[in-house]
Amino acid sequence: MSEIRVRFAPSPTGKVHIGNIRAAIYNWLFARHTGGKFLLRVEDTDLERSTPEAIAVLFDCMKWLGLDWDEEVFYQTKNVKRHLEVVDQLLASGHAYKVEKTSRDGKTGVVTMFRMPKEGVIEFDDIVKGHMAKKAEDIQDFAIVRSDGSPIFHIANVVDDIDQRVTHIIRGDDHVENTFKHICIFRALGAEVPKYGHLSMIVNQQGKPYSKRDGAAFVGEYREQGYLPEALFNYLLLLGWNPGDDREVLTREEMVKLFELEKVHVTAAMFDPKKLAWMNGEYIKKIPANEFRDMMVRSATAEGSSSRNLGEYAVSLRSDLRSVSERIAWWDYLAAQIQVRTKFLKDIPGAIRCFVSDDYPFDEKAVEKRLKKPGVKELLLDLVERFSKVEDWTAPALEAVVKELSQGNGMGPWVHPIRVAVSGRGEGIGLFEMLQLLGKDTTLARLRHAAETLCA
RNA sequence: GGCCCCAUCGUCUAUCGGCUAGGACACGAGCUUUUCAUGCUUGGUAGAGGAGUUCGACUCUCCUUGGGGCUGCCA
Repeated sequence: MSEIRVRFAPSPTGKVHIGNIRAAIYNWLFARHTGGKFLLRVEDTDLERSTPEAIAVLFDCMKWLGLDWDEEVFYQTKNVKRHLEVVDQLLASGHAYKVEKTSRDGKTGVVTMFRMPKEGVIEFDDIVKGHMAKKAEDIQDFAIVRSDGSPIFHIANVVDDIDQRVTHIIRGDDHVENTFKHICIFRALGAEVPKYGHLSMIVNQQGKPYSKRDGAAFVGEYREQGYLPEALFNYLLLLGWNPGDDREVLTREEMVKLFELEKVHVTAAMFDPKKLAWMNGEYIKKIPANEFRDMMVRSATAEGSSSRNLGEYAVSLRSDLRSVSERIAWWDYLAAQIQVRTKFLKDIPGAIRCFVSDDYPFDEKAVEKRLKKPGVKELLLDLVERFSKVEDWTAPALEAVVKELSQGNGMGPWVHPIRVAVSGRGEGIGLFEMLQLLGKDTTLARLRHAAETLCA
């Protein structure tokens, strides 16, 4: 048994569709599981769209998802000479012939056709779909060279697979019909027919192929929206495969160890953004605390905070924190509060804005609901009074103050206005933790400011 | 139209003839007596329909229905 070799063969268009990248993931996992090679072939025959930029986007997406390939990238356009040599071979052996045809758009020219067998059954055992068979007579002869002399997908694809010594072709379901044709080309050339595995499509809520009309359809969009590559990878893998037990969140090692093409589903899978979002949250929770903290610090500077010395973990609102360790502790505390609440990385800047800058937006609805009510102004000013007497500025001490005010009833009437006054939002981390992080000066200043300018 | 493929909760799925049909997401309720989130407890919802094989069928066979794919000088 020779070495297993699989390939991912996208045509670079500048965007990588999630269905396509799932095929890449399955190929990659199959190769890594079996100890084979995962090859990358760029089918760049569409010169208009296959720009260097588009190819760079493709590489970028693959690297982002950790899909590393073996050997040199194979460019289809560099093999055109071989494609045409093989066509001559087929012409000579009678497996192909030239004929004048008129295309759909009315152009007439001479194309080279592949001659299909006229009888018999073409069959193969698909690793995911099982035994497949089709009568040769049900398949028409098909073009392999255009009238302008350029090779067509069918011949280019097969020749490249022969040249790259591909042993297993794992690709989308939409290629099953082509497979019957391709098998005939392999045979006509006396080449060994590779094994096939056809993957079902990812569909939308209507059961139609998932497209950009249904939401984010390209890898780049998920990246921009703050999805973690591990989460997208894991989710896409689960769409049509499972490890055989109840595990869903898997490490890359587990995936490689457990992945089996035979267990991939035949049925189309519906894309569920909600579950992907959940999965993303799971992966965000798994980020090591110090790593998450550093990500937060970075996004804080991007958000216009006045802290400019990243290395020292500056905390712009807390000049009282003198030592580096105090500041790191401050960030660690904030990070711990934020991490469990984060579903998308892109939400982080908004969530920490009020902690790193006095210039934070106020949510109009929250202001309306919590501050523009009679008595709130007096309530806030009273709190300023009481809080200013607090020496030990910690969450428990601050909570004790409000608890006393509420006299055993709910703390809601105090908590909500305070939250909106100091953070501008109706939601966020625990209120008293929030006040502790902001510090006494900032808290009192913001409460006063809100009472005077925002209340009714 | 022709050919090929498919069919378990709303969704992703487990089940390889014995099922009180399990899990996850989503949804509902409750608790953790400040929001949100996390966490925990808990609830409901599934085998398209019809024949057959069998002691027994979600699992095997056939038909019907429904869905998808392909049917280019696209890939």
